[in-house]
Amino acid sequence: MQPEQIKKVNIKELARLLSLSTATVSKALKDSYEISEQTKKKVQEAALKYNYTPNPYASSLRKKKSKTIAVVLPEVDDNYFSLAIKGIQAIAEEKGYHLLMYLSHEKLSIEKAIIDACTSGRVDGVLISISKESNTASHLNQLIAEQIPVVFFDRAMDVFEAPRVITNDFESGYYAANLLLEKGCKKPVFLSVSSSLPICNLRAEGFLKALTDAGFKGKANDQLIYCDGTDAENYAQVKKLLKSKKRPDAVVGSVERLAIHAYFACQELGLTIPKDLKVVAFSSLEIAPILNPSLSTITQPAFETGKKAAEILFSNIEKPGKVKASETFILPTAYFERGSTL
Amino acid sequence: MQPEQIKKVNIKELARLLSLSTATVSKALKDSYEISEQTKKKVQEAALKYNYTPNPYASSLRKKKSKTIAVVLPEVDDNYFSLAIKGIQAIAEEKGYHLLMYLSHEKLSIEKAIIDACTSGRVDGVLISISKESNTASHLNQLIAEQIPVVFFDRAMDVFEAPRVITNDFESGYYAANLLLEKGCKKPVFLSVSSSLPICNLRAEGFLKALTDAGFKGKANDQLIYCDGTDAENYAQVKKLLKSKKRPDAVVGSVERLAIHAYFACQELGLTIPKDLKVVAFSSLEIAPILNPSLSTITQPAFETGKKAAEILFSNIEKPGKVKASETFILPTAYFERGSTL
DNA sequence: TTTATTTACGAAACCGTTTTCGGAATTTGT
DNA sequence: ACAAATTCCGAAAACGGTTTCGTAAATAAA
Repeated sequence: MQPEQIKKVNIKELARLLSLSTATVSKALKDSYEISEQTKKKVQEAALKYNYTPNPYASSLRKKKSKTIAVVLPEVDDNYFSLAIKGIQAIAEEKGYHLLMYLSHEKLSIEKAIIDACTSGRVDGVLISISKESNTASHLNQLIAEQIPVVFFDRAMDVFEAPRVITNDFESGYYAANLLLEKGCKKPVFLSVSSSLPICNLRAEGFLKALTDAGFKGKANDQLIYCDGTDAENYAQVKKLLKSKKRPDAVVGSVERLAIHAYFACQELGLTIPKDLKVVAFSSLEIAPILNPSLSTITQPAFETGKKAAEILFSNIEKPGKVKASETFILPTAYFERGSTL
Repeated sequence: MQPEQIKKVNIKELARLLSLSTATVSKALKDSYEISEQTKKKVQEAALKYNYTPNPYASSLRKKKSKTIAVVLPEVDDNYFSLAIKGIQAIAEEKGYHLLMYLSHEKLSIEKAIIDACTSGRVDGVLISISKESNTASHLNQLIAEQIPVVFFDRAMDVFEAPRVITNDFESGYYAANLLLEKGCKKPVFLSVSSSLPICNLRAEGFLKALTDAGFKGKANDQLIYCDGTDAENYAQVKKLLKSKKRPDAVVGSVERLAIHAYFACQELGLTIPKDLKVVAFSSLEIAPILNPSLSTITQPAFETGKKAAEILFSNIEKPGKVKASETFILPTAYFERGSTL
């Protein structure tokens, strides 16, 4: 095969081929009123023929718009986050934006580096679900300094003002606890994935409130356990808990993974769900119904959360300040009672 | 709060502040030998102080390198793909590259548009897992025309020469069938997600070969069913199959989702796995052991596939032609026999 | 017919970097 | 002391577009 010398044409060469100026070509391609219909047609045909595609970065440089947004999240191999991304992507695609994906791996240091990379024009906006370690917002201030809109989804930060879309976490936690209490549980425990994430804390607070309302007197640190280590550490911790003499008779997983840990631990320890342990999880796992036993979930609208967050972001990109930084969007969760709480 | 006028400094202003030229500043920042240690230090300190970050697109434009790669895949809310992305991201992060994520939603037309967006300098390389509809490679030719390295992962294209990393699909299909035959299955069926994807076809061929070797005489189209519609359509199809009078006594899901469909269908139809139907799936589902019943899987090394593909891509970005287009990397699958085939 | 207006295009500046190349100042060699 | 080499820096030209602004020609208004 002949190595085709398809010299990529840029606007300059295209202009030369047409005996026009680059200015005219540029304007013709974006259907400017300054150009006659006749030349517009010629230019557009030639562009097609020579397969001209404008260099996006040259264009970004001049227009100071990148048509790109960043989504930064802790992990991607997670049911919730991959659904959220899907929602974000749906809107981005609709708007013709490109999507840069970054993972913080739950590290603040990495998150900082990521935000750094988002500045200086790389992106027009940022969607972020913060890491467990993110207790300071200093890195995010760079973004407001450069007027780059930010929207939180799921994991937001209290100390930084930006629109956020979350779920009714307190109520959901309250609901989960009550459900377990109704089933006669005496020692329910909330497995929190973080002591710093507001979303987790709200869920935990709701849970504890329900216990208090029901007259429980136990110490909070018996009812609330932080599993904020690595996956392996968390699993070990859950397993240890279920093996200890103060084994709970029910757990609420603040995230899907913790509930899964409980399932595996029970399997390994020979405990039976729901007889020995009832389980509820904040989760959007589609296959919850076919787990053994089927898992009761407080289902978060992951896809919709992503969509909504993206919509807000674009709204603020197109019209800065349209959605106020103080606004919070609460999407409702849904409760599905299944085999793990029978 | 005072609206801080943090005027973002660019290299020009930084140079002015230092009474130096932009050339000197630029060189100082990248530790050029042309600049004295003294000025280097001054410049670097000033850059830090004024929080200077080079505009990435200006830099890309001049250097003709974007430090960005694209990963294009059919869907993201899929266990396999999200793990693959994780692997890709790990390498990209290590190399200091940015990751543009695109979804084709199994549409060739969208895939074409995506590839189009990847040209003209937007990315330095492309990792792709093609859509079900992708039966032509014309869109990918644009990439070779612009010398943009491409690497396939998982779903490769026969008619386009690029390095690919896949699994030992034929053998795995063969293995899956044999396992079912050993269990005494008389009517095993392969559920293929596509009639065009080589990866699927290989798995199917291995499966059929095992049947032939075992002396099966049935028509291939009774043993091989294409579920290449939407999710809902596929589910309906699987359900219909399991309800029909020629209901199979075992199915092999060419992808995770099809096996999940079978689980749900059985649940709805009152069929019991593995008694009424045995199930094996090509899958990398971590929670396969806690399904009801636990799912026998041919586990694909999703994470490693992503990593390997990314490594090859960077190898070809850094040294064009390093990995030949004809090379195929085969990563081994692992078989886990669980409750669904007992 | 003269003047005012509109139409259609091009020259050139600009976006923020990087890189080449030239040259002044300093150091080294003899 | 003078030539040669080295060190260190800046002017200017890219990179590939977009946008402003000026203007010649065509048309409309008087």
